[in-house]
Amino acid sequence: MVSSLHNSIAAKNDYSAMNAVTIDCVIFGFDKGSLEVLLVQHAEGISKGKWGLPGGWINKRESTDDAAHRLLNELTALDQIYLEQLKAFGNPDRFPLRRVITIGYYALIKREDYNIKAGFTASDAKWYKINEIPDLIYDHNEILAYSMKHLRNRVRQAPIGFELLPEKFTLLQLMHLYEEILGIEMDKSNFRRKILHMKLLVPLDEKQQDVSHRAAQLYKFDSEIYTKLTEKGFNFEF
Amino acid sequence: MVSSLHNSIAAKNDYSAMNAVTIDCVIFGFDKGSLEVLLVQHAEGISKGKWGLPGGWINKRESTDDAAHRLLNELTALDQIYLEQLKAFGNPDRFPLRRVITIGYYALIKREDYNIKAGFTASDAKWYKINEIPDLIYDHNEILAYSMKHLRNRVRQAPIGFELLPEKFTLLQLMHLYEEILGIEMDKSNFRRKILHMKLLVPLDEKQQDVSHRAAQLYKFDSEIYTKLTEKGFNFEF
DNA sequence: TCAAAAGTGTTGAAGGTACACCCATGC
DNA sequence: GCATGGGTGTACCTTCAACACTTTTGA
Repeated sequence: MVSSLHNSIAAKNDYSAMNAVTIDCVIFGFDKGSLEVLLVQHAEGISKGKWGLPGGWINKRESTDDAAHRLLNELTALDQIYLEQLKAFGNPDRFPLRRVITIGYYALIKREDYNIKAGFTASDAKWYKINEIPDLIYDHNEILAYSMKHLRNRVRQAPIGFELLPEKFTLLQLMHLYEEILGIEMDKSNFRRKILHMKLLVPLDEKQQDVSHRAAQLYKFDSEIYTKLTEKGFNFEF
Repeated sequence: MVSSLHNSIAAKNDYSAMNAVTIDCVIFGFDKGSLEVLLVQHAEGISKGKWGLPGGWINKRESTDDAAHRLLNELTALDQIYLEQLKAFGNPDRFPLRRVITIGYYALIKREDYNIKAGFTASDAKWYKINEIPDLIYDHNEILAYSMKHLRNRVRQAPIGFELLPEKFTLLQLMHLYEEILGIEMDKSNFRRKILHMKLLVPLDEKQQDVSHRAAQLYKFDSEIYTKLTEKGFNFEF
């Protein structure tokens, strides 16, 4: 019975979405010292008007990773995004109408690169500060909480924080990002020493412009050195 | 179309397995200094005779976590097992006959508690040393490799290694477990100091019996202290 | 000249590494 | 008495946390 059921789906359309599994994406951004998440407002169905994580169906011939990239690109028009699977969320009653398992992904994007896609307006898609998240549809608050926990762990293992910053940044910006994600205060002197000691940052021939205080050195992230360090294994505790 | 398809499934049997998602479990054990994985031999279908990870279907009314526990219990007759989701594996061609996504889980069990379930014999279910794994069905080698990587990371963050050892163990046994999982050599003197300093171990009024060398102190793991430490946050680097 | 952030220097405490060495037990 | 693993002690070195201090810049 199971395989004849399958055949009827496959016969209909090889590219049709699978009907029991969805993708949901937690998209993090960092703006003016705050960690934010991109939420979308549902326009139809039982959840009309409520906010939730952007997501969608998986096509028959694409991997779940590809599906997540496609959905993200449809929403933000961004390519080459840092994207990783969180895990599958499979409570039997998470979706009220029928049994649907969702696979959670989380993405880190540079806010300077981001533009809301044509088709979305400010009323459909909006950045929410991480501690001002409203009630979301289904189990999306749970998915978001899990991704927050995961981000806090990940950020201590690998320098993924850079994915949230512009190409050029100052050491203090980087430190404030870590403070915001981890929810702790840091000592700038110790942070400088530690991060510079890792040799992952390349100082640029540029300084901050138009600030009402001493202009800070700008740095960029050196992904070549990162790759070498990753092979040897390193850790990133703060 | 999607929802009418769904209704026909639900009408048939509320407890029927979902047909597009499976569970696969990587079950780790530790025996005589070697890290091992429990594999099962497939008795029918296109993969007859080949070895693979134990797994199965998800019932309509159980969560994916519950499904994993049920499958594990059916295989090993063990309850109360350390079990965690790895992630979903969703390549479109991972299963040759049709599109099936699988959710990987990994479990750590105490070999002393384990008995192969009635219905399974030594030829159906077998422990394989971690570096003697044969070619497995589908993408199971990939799932196993991923779980190995995950275990190496996890073991550095939390004392889950204890799940693989008997109730009572010696410090050297514990150290050898870490050495085996992480693939490194350690200094016993430094290991002792470090692990005892964490206060996670409780010395028992017992020593090893019948060994041809000085009998070692036996310890047990104190889960109460672990809980307290977890709340405060601690790390477990070696 | 003041406020604000950039950036430097120092010190004591804690923890890690690498060893050398002694202890108990069975064969 | 010797092989084997259990267990202790220590000296050196690195890293970390805390905090005081100096520098640069715009308003």
